[in-house]
Amino acid sequence: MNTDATPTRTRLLNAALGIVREQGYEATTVDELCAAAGVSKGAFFHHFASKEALAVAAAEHWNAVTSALFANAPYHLLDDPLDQLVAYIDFRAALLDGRSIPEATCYLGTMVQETYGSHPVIREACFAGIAGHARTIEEIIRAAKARHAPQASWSAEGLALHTQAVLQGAFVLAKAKNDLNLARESILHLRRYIELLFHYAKED
Amino acid sequence: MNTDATPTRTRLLNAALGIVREQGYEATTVDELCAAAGVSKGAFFHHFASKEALAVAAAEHWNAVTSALFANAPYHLLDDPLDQLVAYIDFRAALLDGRSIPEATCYLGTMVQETYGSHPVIREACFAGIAGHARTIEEIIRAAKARHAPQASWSAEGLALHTQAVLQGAFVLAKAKNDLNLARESILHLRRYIELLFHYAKED
DNA sequence: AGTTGCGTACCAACTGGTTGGTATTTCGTC
DNA sequence: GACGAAATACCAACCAGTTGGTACGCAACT
Repeated sequence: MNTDATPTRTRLLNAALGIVREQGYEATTVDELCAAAGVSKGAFFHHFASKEALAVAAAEHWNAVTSALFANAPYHLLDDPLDQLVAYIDFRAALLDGRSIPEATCYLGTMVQETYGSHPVIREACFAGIAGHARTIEEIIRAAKARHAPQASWSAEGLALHTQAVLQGAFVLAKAKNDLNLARESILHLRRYIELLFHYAKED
Repeated sequence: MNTDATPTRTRLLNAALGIVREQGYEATTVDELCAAAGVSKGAFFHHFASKEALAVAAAEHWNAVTSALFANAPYHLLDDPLDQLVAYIDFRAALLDGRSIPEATCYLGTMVQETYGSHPVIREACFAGIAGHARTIEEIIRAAKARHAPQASWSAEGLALHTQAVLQGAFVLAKAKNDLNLARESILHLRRYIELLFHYAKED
């Protein structure tokens, strides 16, 4: 086994991202994770003190993977921060294309609903990840607000968190209907909200 | 035991609504449910064929409880459907007051994330509940649209589902931060979106 | 160069406790 | 005494985590 070049630890983290998004945290067994990573149980507990510790490490891994994805996304190239914001939302919608539901949805949002009470460590890792990503959007919103709506009563921080809430909610509905199109439509509503907030002229 | 007047079956259903919203479906054990309901395990399996069957029955129970709550809510008394819609959103925000996170959040949305792949029966029950409630909002939106924005490009159905997505997402974020105020803020953004869509004049 | 010592990575088998579910018995009421 | 509701006792399967051990690289010492 382990003919793959990626180190065992990373293989387990990636397996966690996949299986937990499919089944949730509690329903995912350590044996399943080991099997998916092609690794023995001894190796698992060599790298991670507990299943909970893996979940936390996987959250950090998720943050690393997704921040790289967003850092290289095209919306940063636009000049106007408002254009960037709208392009970010379109980018989030585009991320659904050609993906299955577990592939398209968020590892953090999936886990936090079932762990927020019983596993505070996981909950905090989830919030840190979501809030961290929101902060990058907050900066874009802050710049857009300064240029286009300096008098607006809403805060950049609140709107940034709201964008994440809409995305998470879109994932919940998509899973309930087993259909990602539901998520697409909610993201479109989010886009329209931003446009209305900024009196943004649609070009399409 | 069982000095309570409510029948065993209902006690188990109510216990499920509480504990599952706290811990999620998989982390909730049958023994826990029995203990919370003050009922033996034999009684549990006398009333429900399986844990999964209880979850589905509890979803229907949740629908019954919440539809009664919304049916009696004050927003129905308003004349203008747009006023009703805005009042509905305010009502949803008011439902957070004085409640803990498990009390304030949605049984269906909590469960569906971890069961949508492995328990299709539960997933369908969750979607049926959410979609059913959305349909009542859809009617209000349809009337409001006919009166105030007949030309609008969005559909009543889509917007109704979006309102539910925002609420579900607000719950996810609130759980992640362990703070219901996050949900309040997102619901406020949803209110503003509706106002902007309808060019609704704020009176407050 | 050989080998000794040691830390890291990994493995297969096992354990103690828990879980959903069952078999059987008892209770309550018509 | 019949019949459904509820209690007790129990089981096989499963789970997170442990154990005791192997393989291997690397450095130090001879």
